[in-house]
Amino acid sequence: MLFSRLFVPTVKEDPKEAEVLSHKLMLRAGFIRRLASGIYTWLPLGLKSLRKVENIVRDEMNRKGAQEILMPFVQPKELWEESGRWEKYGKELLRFFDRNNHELCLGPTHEEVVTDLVRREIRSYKELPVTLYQIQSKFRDEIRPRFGVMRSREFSMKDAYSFDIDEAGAEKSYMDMYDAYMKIFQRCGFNFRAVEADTGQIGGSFSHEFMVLAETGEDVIISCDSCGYAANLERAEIGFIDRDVGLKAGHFRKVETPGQRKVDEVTRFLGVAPDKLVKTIIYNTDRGTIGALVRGDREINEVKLRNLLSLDVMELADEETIEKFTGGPLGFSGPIGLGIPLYADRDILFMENFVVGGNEPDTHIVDANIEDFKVEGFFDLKVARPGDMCPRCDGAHSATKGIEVGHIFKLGLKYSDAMNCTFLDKDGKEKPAIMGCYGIGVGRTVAAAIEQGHDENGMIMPFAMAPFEVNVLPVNSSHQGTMHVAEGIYKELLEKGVDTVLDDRNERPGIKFKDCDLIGIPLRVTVGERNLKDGYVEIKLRSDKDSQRVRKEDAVERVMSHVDEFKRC
RNA sequence: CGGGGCGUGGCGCAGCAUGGUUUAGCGCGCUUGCCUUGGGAGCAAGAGGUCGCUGGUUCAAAUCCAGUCGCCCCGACCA
Repeated sequence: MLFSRLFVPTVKEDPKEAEVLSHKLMLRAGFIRRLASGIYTWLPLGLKSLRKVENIVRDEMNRKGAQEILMPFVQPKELWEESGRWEKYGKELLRFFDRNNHELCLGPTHEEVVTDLVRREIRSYKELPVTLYQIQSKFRDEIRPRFGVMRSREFSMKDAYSFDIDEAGAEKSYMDMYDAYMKIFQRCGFNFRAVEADTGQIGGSFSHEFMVLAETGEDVIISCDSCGYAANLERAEIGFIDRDVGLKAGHFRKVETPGQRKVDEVTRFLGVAPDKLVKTIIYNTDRGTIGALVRGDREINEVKLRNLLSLDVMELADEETIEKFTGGPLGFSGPIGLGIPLYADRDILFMENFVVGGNEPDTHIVDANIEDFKVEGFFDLKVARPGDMCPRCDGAHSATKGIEVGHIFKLGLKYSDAMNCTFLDKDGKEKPAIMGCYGIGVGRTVAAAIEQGHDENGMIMPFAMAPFEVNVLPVNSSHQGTMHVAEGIYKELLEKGVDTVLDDRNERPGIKFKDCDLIGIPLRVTVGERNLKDGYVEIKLRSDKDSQRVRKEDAVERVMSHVDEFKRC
């Protein structure tokens, strides 16, 4: 490709619309342009990167025997009613009517469509297992799209769905995808972790997220610094050591705490540390009003609580409910004498003589102990943080930020039951297929690569994802000797199958160097009169500070050895 | 949806508190010519804006008021 013919609108200044680095650089390097909030056009360079990621994904999917299909972007309401998600999915699902007044939606994911396909076409266990995938646009009407293609409303996603006859098969399908994802993100050159995750909206029983480690990540990963345990913040379990605590009861007393509601207010007022207080948080749920207890310096992990009790609905109680059930206003709730089911975090097992709310206005209770009230049990209910104990070993948690580029789920029977996706087993009985689903945000993967690889001059794209592998850069395009050598190297590299661009623009060298760095092309061959008069050209890796002088006859060979090295890792 | 900010040539901004000397300006980019070629050069001449939109106040509005649309950030929420 000749640079002079490329549609690459590079920009010198940071665009106003972008805040995070990958977004700024993608705009500046002419990868993307915004059409509307959360909706982007991919320009030639960006699209080349996107396609390279897609091809890696395809390759690894195909190796695992997954088969590519292409499902529709527009989906009928009826299917979503069958799965129950027409009601549950909420406003992210963009709904509309066609001319015949049929209600439709733009697909945010494709469980319904693929389950419908498989239930119609698959009859026998002999046709299973099968894993189908597609790479296609999704639309989710995000509350707040942000960071360019990192969280956009329309985005390209690889989504795969597995169907198995039994648990063992489903396990294998899941592990195959896990394995494929590991390979994909290795090939993308990422520093990443596979972490245990909550299943969220998609539903199902078990799940991993693939997180690219990056400061600007929206997710927090908790990982153990001595064993391999890693989970996202929602999911991260906390270990504990059982010890004997001398328990006393019955000597608590009320104290006046006028107007002191928050933990820091109460503890400052009483002159105690926050870890000497137990917070009581009241929730309204589909199983009635409940309370959760956690040490004053920690936060309740609502996902853990929700999962513990298998709740569909769980939200913080309003002031009215709190007054009705506790007798006191918001900020003065405590477990003693409270007539609703209480679920306590395990920390509380090891506390004594602590502060709790008094369940009446302006009152707290001091010197409370766990035998002073009744709880349903002690569980791991708090949000993990660095320094907490690992649930698997005696190591400690540390926290890192990450960008979620992939997510895999064991769905179990959620959709096959709801949508009656069955097959006839060996024994002649009809059984539901066991499903799994597996997603990769393709555009987000490109953005993540930029978050992970950049410097003050621009992107440092991983070789596998760079829009071009090599840039042959003649310093002075109007100098015939220079151009002759540059063109020769360019043509030879093309013949060897290297994705090469020749910067034939009649621009001053500064502009060419800056653009080359901005775009992040991994290898640059600089051809200039200065070295050429001695028979040399220069090869520079984008990731290196210095360049190497090589004889012009050896240039192609040297480039190829770099290319081979990139391809190996 | 709550809170904050922003809309002025293609991009980034100034001007707006106190309306009129501004023919709406600056930097970058763009066009033409000359010149230049190892890190976003220089000179010269140009093109390009109904100041987001609608309405109001006024002799007079980019500037004041109201409404509206769009975008960005924080939060709730979510792959």
